[in-house]
Amino acid sequence: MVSTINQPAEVTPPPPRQRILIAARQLFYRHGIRAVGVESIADAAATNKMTLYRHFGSKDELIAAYLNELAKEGDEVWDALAREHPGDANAQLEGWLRYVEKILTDCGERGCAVANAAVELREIDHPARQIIDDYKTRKRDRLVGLFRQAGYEEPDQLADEVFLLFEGARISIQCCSNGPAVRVVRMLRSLLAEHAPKPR
Amino acid sequence: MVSTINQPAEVTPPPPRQRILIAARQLFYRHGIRAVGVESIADAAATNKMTLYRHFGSKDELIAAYLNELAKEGDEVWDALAREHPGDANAQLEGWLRYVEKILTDCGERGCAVANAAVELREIDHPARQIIDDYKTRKRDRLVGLFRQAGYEEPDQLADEVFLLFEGARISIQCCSNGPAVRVVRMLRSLLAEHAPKPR
DNA sequence: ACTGTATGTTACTGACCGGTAACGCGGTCT
DNA sequence: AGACCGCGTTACCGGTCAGTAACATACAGT
Repeated sequence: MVSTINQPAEVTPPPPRQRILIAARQLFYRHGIRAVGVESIADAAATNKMTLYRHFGSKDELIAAYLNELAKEGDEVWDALAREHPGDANAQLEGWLRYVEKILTDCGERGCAVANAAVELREIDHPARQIIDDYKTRKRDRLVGLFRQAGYEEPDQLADEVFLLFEGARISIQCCSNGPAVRVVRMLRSLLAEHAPKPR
Repeated sequence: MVSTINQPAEVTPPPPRQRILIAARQLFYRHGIRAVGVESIADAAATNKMTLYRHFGSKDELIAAYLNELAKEGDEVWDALAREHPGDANAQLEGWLRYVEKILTDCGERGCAVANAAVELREIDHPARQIIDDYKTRKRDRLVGLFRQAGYEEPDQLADEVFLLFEGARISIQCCSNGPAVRVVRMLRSLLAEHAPKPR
């Protein structure tokens, strides 16, 4: 009873390296980085440990690659918004708010994978730490840029506030059920409304 | 060269159970729960694994006890403030702000141990999860109560905002160096000033 | 002195984990 | 045809970890 309808029947699967990254991503996010062994990642990727180690020299390297991919896709969200609404900072901000809303209402939310990695990887010399730091800094700077571009006054301060509210929402959704996280989008909207540049 | 000055020379050490909790607390906080083995905790407590297992049936039970103690001490902060300034919600809020300031400027900050535990312990049936959830919910409710008592309008909304900002600061201090976390106290103060009840 | 209780000590088990060695297979390029 | 390369398979190593058994010690109350 092999279905030949609706799909090309013999889709060539993505190469092992990509399958491994996909599997690592799901498992790391769901169960935590330290809780997942390399073998289970290889299994989930329909390959084996040797192939995994040929592509990634160690588990730490795999973790770094995992975080690099998360960062790349996170940046891509902003880039896409900039492409969709070129020069329109307000529209980009509105798009970001809708993105935040979608992320936080998707059930099974386990917070920000990057922040969670920062909690799990405490060694100060871990290759992941730089990636994490850069990513979060970039994200905050994006907010500053958009607020400035949109004409908000004190864009730095506003960006800090928005950044921390969002980070707080994503961590607290893992701590308290029915917590304030579900209300953060409303809070963000009213915060922006309060600080909106006067149209004059 | 044994110092006999300045201390009673033969201070009876606290009982093993207490020493274990102290050691677990330091190690769990510094290195993460999953990164610390029970044996190293026993060593740090100047005792051994057997004694540890006589007091705590499993590592998970020890984790639960660890979190219970964190929660107890966290609550104690609020209770102490209520005792110092009975009936004066504004003074209690000011005291809490100073406490927040102290926590965030203490070097070597690794964020909120309770929130970090929530990130590390993803199993939904882990005994720690209920403790975490209750603690964070209690904390948010305390804020609501103080804001209401102090006469702020919309105390729920304000408490949500303050709560998320603080949680965001404590997680982001682990993610980005020189991030917005260091400025959160100023943000909180101006937020309270904005929403302060009109003195009329 | 006797007994119970809390603690220390050593040694062990079974499981798991990160990482590696060696070999085999099937393509592809020349 | 032959060489190479990416991938799969199996088996293994050394280490660590949670948890336990058995025995020794020290001190309490009686």
